[in-house]
Amino acid sequence: MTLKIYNTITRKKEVFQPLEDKKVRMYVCGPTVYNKAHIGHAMSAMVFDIIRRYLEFRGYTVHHAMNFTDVDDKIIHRANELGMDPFKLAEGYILEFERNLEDLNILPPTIKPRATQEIQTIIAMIEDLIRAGYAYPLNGDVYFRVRKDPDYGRLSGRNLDDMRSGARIEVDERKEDPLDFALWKGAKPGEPSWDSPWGPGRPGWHIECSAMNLRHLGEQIDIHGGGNDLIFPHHENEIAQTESLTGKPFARYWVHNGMLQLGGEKMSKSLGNLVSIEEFLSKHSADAFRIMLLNSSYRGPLTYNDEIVAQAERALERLQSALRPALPAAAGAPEPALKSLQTQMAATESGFIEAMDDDFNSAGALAHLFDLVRAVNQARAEGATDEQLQPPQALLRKLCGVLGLRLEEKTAQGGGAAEPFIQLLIELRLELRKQKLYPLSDLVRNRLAELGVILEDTKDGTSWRWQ
RNA sequence: GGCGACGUGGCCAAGUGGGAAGGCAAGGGUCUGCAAAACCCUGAUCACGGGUUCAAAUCCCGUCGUCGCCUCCA
Repeated sequence: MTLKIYNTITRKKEVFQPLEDKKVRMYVCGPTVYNKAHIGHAMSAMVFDIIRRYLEFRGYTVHHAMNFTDVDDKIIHRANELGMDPFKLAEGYILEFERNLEDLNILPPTIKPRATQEIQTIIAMIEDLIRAGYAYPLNGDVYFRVRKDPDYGRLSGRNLDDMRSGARIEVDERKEDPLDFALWKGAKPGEPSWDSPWGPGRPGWHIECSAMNLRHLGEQIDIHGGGNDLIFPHHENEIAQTESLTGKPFARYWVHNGMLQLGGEKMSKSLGNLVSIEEFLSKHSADAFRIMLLNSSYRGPLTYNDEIVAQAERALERLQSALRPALPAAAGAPEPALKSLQTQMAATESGFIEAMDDDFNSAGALAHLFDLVRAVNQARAEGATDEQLQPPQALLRKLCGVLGLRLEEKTAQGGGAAEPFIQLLIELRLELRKQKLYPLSDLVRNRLAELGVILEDTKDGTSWRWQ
């Protein structure tokens, strides 16, 4: 079995073969921190979290870098609006985003570089690019010379002349070509800046990623990821900068996630149709968000609305249903039932791997997990004991863990202090039922339900769980 | 206008040449005092029109529709 990944640059699924055996260098573009992060950012981070977890499951060591763009026009504007120091503003949003990721059960990247911490690398790269003729200074700015790069446009499937005719580009007459992009931006009065051979200024957007990759992961990496809105111009420009300098292919696999849609449009800061991560998590669980993603292809657009979230939450409950304990009077499942449970376990694990190996087909992988859920529930209904249910339940937990699902049981806010009293009420209700005082026994059940305790009667007794 | 992706049952969605997965919702049944859960059962001319093939959801051409990028964007 081999892992295949869809590569944006070739537009094909390719067998995954990292530069170094069993070691993966992965760089994912993180956010520009000038505002609260929304669930579109969460989607991108989570997609690559799933990819990372699966690679680790398949035996790779993953060096995972995610950057923060912590200096740029929008940060400066916003800081000015608020009368704040731009670096403080950025720092605050970085810390908030890191908390968001933790709440979403997204593993922290191995390294989290920031643009402002790479200034020396950036300046050195720009100097080299100028020396090699790929860049030119202009009144305190430095621009990349796209015409000098014959491969420019390869990732996004464009060519310079097509773009020129139709593009709505603000023409800066001083630039050699309208598509030349800034490597270094000279500072206007009052803007944060660093000294450079071209005067005080700050890095352009694209160069920071090239610099961070070069410094932290090396000249070549295995996976470069981000949202598909970054393909052009951001990733195209990264390739131009890095490859012009190193003469080597930059990333082996370009991986892009689709956009989260809200109200039929891409969720984005500029459109204002946002749901913040905080807002989502105040109403729903991290697992529900993850199920939503897992149930569709990471490359396609994902529609977000209340119905989709509700479906994800129900699907999550179904996964959890398999983890419930044996029936109170379980006497052991018959041999054929145990046999088919065994068979399903093997089928689930191989099906899961086969699906995930096919460009992280998580929806297919989930389907196999649901097959296991059914098998476990069947076995339980046929009287399987906790001991008999343990191996398939452990497998389910393991594979869900690979996808980053926690499957936490809901528990009471105040710990287990309420449990003896719940048991007491259950005993009391049992007496009421024996005496056929059903209105009273139903009252107990209904009132407990209002408090978040679900009672379920079976032939052999009553079980309960937190809702 | 240029480049690209997509259109599968009420909803989400896998499947890219030969049996149309899975989840949600719905209906019926088992169990139950009732309920819930679980279990069993039920459903698709794969956007439309041509073509290639013994065989097409899957390949080719066209039409319609949705979305993304081409400007900051995950």
